[in-house]
Amino acid sequence: MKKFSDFNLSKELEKAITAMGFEEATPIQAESIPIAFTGKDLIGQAQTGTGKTTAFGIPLLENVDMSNNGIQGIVIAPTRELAVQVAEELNKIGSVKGVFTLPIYGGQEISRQIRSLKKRPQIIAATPGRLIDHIRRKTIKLDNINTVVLDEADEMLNMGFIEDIEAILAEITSDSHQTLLFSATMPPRIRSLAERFMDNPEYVKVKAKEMTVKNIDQTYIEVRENQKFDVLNRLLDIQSPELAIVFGRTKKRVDELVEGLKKRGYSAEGIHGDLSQAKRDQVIRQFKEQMVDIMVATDVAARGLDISGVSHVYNFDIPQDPESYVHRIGRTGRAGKKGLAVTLVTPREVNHLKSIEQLTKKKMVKEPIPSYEDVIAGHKQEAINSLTKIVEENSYSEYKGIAETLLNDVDSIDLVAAALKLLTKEPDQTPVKLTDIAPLRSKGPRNDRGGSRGRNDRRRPGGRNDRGGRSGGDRDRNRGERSRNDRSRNDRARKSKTSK
DNA sequence: AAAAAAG
Repeated sequence: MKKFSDFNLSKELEKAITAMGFEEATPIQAESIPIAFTGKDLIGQAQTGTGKTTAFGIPLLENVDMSNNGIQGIVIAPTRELAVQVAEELNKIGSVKGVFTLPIYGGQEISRQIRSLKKRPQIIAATPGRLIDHIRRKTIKLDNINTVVLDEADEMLNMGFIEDIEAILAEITSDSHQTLLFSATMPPRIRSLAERFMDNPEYVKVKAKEMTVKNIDQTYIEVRENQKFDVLNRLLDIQSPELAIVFGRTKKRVDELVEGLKKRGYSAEGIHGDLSQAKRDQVIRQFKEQMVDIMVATDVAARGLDISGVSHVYNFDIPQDPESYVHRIGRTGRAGKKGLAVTLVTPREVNHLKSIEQLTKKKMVKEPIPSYEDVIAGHKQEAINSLTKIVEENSYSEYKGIAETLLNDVDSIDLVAAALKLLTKEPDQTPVKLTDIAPLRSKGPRNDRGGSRGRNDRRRPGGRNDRGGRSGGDRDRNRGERSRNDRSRNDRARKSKTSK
């Protein structure tokens, strides 16, 4: 086990790291920090939650020359929240040295950012679009850059930012600078980017075993689409998570879930890309401060967000992309704590679940749909917990006199039982209907024929056989016959085309 | 197909 004290850090950084309570380095930190200190370019293959930010943050901050007041370090991240988080982390580690990191991202008033830039940050943590905007306006100059970090490079590729990244890297005019690239996977496009813009990089990989999510219990529940919301409510009641993230597959879905959860009395807020940046920032803040217990999110919050105390992740919708599953559940079980991830799966999605299991190399445990009785039991347990907690806190001296008088007339067991009954929540049955069901369904013109559509969907995996059928259909058409059968075959053929 | 990011 490597410790931070083994790295020969500058006094300032050592002090900050100790103050943050860091002692032992994670594997990615242990491997990449010494290499980065030699000044070489570095590719680190590691997922989020492995301590990546500190792994690149330490060399980045050490490289800052306090006598130079230009921007010397730049971190590029795929989402705005990530840029903010990286900046916060760097400000913590760099505080003693006096290094100022400014987050730069879209959706925020640009004039305000330009004003902040006048405070001369040494490091910028940015999303690609807004960074390019500033470079064009010449409000950010790249001629003093000595360290460039590409965070979550593969995700930036997936999101179509690769051209932006190339444009930014091409703008960096300082003769010699160090480039650190971090990515969970290494697709060819990222390799070629590295070849073009990096100088003989060293390659560091955190083994798959260390990136898996060992302190997260993973379960799934098979449910019908229209049961999902009630099942989620039951789970929330039974498990009463400290902080939970609920992932939905669309922005509309997230809005509806928030509305439904609020109707049922939960403290929930949503986050997705169509909300104003001010709202997004606010939700993250409230959730971090535990003013809000449940954050409902699209995959915007799947990656990298490090919020301590997230005890539960609920996949209200199974993620389409198995990679995304790993990232989503990685929001819990952080910093050595236990986490629980529950995925709701409709019967037709069970195969998809298996493909996720292949990636994680871990079987999810199937749980039954929790019963109404389980909910009642959960509520009772919660009442007991809150009562005993108050007893432990011993903060009720003003009631003791009344209690004694009461006990003269009422049996003590009756009294405690009554108190528990009073404390036990009634399960909320407010009707909530989600309209955004939008399963993977054909967009054929005859959407009203629900029954046959379902059948076709189930057959879709055998689509290859249908192709043979279609040539038969073609022959029929040549004969000028348009039977009902023919039409449905046609639908299927169209579908197998679109599914490619 | 959806999500993310520049207005």
